[in-house]
Amino acid sequence: MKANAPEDDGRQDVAARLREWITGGRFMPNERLIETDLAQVLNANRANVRMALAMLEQEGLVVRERNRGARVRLVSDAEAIEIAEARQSLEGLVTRQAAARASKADCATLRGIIADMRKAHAAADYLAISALNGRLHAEIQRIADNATVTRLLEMLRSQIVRQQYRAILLPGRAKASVQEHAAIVTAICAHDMSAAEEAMRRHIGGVIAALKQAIALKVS
Amino acid sequence: MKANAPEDDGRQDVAARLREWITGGRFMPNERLIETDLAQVLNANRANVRMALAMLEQEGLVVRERNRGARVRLVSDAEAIEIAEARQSLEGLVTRQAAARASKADCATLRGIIADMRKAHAAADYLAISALNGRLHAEIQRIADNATVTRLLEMLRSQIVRQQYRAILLPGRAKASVQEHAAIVTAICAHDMSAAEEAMRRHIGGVIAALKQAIALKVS
DNA sequence: ATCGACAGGATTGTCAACAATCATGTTATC
DNA sequence: GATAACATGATTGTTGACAATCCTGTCGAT
Repeated sequence: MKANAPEDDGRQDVAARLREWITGGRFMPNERLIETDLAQVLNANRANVRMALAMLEQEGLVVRERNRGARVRLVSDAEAIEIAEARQSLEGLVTRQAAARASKADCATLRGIIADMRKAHAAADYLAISALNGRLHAEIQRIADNATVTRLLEMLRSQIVRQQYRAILLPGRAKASVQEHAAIVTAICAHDMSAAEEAMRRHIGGVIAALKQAIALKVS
Repeated sequence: MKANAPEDDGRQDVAARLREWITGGRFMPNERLIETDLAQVLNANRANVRMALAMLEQEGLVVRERNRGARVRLVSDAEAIEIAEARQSLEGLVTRQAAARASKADCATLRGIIADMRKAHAAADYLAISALNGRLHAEIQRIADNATVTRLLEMLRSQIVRQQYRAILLPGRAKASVQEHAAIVTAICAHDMSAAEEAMRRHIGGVIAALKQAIALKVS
């Protein structure tokens, strides 16, 4: 009997929880991540926290300086665009592959998500739209069944979740987003690989344009 | 006075050296990586080796199982193709960006590499071709000046350096490779972004085709 | 008042010992 | 002879203590 807290782990999913906390906005960008404190809060030992920080550094979520500890990485506006462009490229690829592999059932699922999106948009529920957005992209990745690209996209996404919110809130962006997603699903279900890739590239192109606009407007 | 080996470090570039050793073929795929042994050979302590292994796991070079230690990750043929396809996508992107940014001096450098490649090809020096190949891609990434994509490409490359050798040795592949590279450089120097991206995609498409052929022939 | 040396605290880096777990080979039993 | 319980060695996981480094605020000299 060594456990003292209700949730006991001892494993290294310390990294998983830290990742959630960072992407979830529990820490501010540039906030210091002190090993001892994290160990206490996460109910883990310092060695595991240390390893988790090293892993998150590889993922680009954290920066570490020798003898100075770790901080939440602040991604600059320029980097956010770089990341979004990389995402555009890779999302295009998975979408193409999804178009090649999608089954009838897959298409039904995708169409269901689009329908829910339309409802959410009609209700002006931006939080729901954002969630469905994530669901749709995740579903496309699942259909494409490409672990390599999925992993890369997950890395990129975790670095800019915060910036994404800036873009979707611009006037008119939500409506355009729904239409773009609908086009993607249509192309996937028609098994038109090139059209699907192009539709996805156009969609993320829209996101990038919105992001640039938000940056220009200094919207936080 | 604590150093006993000519090269002393104490830092965490333990990861860097391990990475080189793995990608350089010093360890076989699936070979066990025993922490104590590595600590001795690398002249580091076990904690650092442990962290390095965690980082390399994030990079996909190593797999770790709880209580069973780490092994060099064996990438299957299917994964190798997935990785190459992801590379195709991202290399296309950086090449496009390089075409937008290349200066006169950059073009001179690129053309120099192509000239060297032609010489190496004439001399049937496949090792030199392979090295110049790497130099060219690195140069393009430097010109594009996109840290995000460069990092992703570095990850992908490290996972398949070994497989790359299988492809370049196929009859006729070296010659085609040189021509493809020349087309890429021409497009970059003409600042034709779309042509550059397309040329790069075609090039890596060739690599993928060669890889598939090598796999089909069961060439190791 | 400003600047530099310096002390104190906070935090990270290193190390060794111990505990827990897995892999392997041995022996007893049927 | 085959199989299962068991003992043994090898390796990983965990913990705590200590050393090294950085940051901050204070004190003294000019």
